[in-house]
Amino acid sequence: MQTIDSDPPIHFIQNIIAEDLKTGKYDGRVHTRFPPEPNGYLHIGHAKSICLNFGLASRYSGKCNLRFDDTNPSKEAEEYVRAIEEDVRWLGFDWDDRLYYASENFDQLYEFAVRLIKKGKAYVDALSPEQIRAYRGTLSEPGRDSPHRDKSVEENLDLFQRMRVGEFAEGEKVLRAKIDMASGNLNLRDPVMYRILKSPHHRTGDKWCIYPMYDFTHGQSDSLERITHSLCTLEFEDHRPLYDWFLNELNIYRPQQIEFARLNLNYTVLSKRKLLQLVEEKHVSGWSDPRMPTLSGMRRRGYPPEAIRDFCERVGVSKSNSTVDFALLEHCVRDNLNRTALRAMVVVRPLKVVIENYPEDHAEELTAENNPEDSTAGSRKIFFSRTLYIERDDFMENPPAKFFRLVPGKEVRLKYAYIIKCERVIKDENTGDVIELRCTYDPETKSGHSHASRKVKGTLHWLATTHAEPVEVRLYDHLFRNENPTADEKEYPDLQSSLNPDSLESIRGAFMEPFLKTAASGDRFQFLRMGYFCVDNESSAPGAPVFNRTVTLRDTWAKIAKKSPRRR
RNA sequence: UGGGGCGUCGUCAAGUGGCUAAGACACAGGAUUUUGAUUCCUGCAUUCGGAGGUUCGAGUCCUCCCGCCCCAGCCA
Repeated sequence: MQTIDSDPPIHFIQNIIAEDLKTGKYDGRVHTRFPPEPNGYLHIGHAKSICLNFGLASRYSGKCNLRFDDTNPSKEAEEYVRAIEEDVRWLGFDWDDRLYYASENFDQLYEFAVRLIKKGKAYVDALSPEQIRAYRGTLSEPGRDSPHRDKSVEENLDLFQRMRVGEFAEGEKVLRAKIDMASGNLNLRDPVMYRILKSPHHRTGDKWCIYPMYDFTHGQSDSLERITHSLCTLEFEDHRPLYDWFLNELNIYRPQQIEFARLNLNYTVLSKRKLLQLVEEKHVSGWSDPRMPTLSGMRRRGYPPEAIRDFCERVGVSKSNSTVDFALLEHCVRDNLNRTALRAMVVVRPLKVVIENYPEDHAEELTAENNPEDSTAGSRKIFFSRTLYIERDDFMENPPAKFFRLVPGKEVRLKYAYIIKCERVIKDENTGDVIELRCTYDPETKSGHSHASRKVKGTLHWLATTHAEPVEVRLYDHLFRNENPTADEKEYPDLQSSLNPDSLESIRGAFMEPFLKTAASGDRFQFLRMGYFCVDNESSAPGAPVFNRTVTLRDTWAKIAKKSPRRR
């Protein structure tokens, strides 16, 4: 179990719990739960709920259960159960032996239903789904009672029993609560409690052909688990009176439901339907595509779980619908990685440089820091030679003002090595493309030497051609081109048109420091001046890592360059 | 036009009638820097959706108005 970092901000739910603790409302207990439906993968929005529920339990020395709300076998699968468990654990939380399934309560729920029938509070309806909808009325008009509403208890008991043994077809009958067809709250207009579903369940197999609705399951499951604070999202606010009605009629333990606003993030979508669509229409490689806001996608992208927890803490908890800036998440990721990631030099788009006054066949050993932010991280050896690679973007023949990288006739420092000067530019005769730079170095400026005090404006990362290994790197960007992918229906009528065509750039011609060959799946690094990268856990092979860019470094130059567009 | 919620800085978000309306991200300047990174300073709401009212005093209380979100699955 993770420990709560520093001082988590206070929010309204904490205030409620603190008050309940003071008044002894639940004998000092705090017991929460995270209740996903196993019909999809967990995303960053779920992370907020997970951190809230597990975090609160941990903070108040309480408990938090993991419960699968698996009441709809036609949509749920074991695959999702496993993925969800893995993601919650990866995020850093542990439910000990408190793993539950709503389906474990099916017998109990059936008994609850029978109890309500006996009290005259539930009845079997034979209306079709269309008729039920018509009878329900509208937002501004009351509904009408079903003609089957006033059958006798005996008849309802008999019918419900026959539903259970499979005498009726799907859709032929349902069990409904008898509440109030004129209620302003639609949830109270005789909601369906049980429906016939002739599909096998991933946990209970063929035992049942009737399944309880979520609304008839969730509140009672919380009750049976003795949950004290049942946290859920805003849209369930109008379901609360219904849950309370069931609990009250059944006369069983009543947890306190508290609603909070779900997380929204710009430049992405967080609805299961849309995420599923991205996967099914193959706009991404799967649920764990590094561009997906799923926890498995973020894990593969290289986001540390600590950073996600930090983010969830920083976004706060309230009741107002809000959209958090993706930049906050990226800030949390950089903040963590800056402290923890080992540095390395990787040239993503290489440009060859020959140091004309450096001896041939000479390789010089230099020292590089593994992490300047961590004095215990140590250092490593890197090699310098007559031919080098530098980043193509670090050279400009006709630079704009304030460009302080390499330019013809000017100097620049190579990190941990020497100051070099660009003497000549060699171009391809046909295309005019720059293909090589001829430079000279100043032997007096070796890194670490006292005469190395001469200052130059720019410092570049580089690799000796003799000590560079080819590598594939994948550069990721936002999956969507606009802040709110679902807002502008005119400009972006469908998901497809709102996708960012440049969200993935795969580069095979990059070079890395040789030690990176042994990097293990999931290892994270800062490639100097390029960003944070993580060894892809799906396409890397032993000795041949593929790197995913987690996030770029903050880039002040890119901002300046963007403001005053210039040719290369 | 029914019911339930929400409106405090570009984005989140504290604030529970009384010192100058926290903090974070973003943004803008500046310092340090062999990563244009990091770090460090500085700036960034005379005003809390609007209008009235109560009060010595209101973002906080009252009234009216405006705007936004959710609900008419045998989904969760």
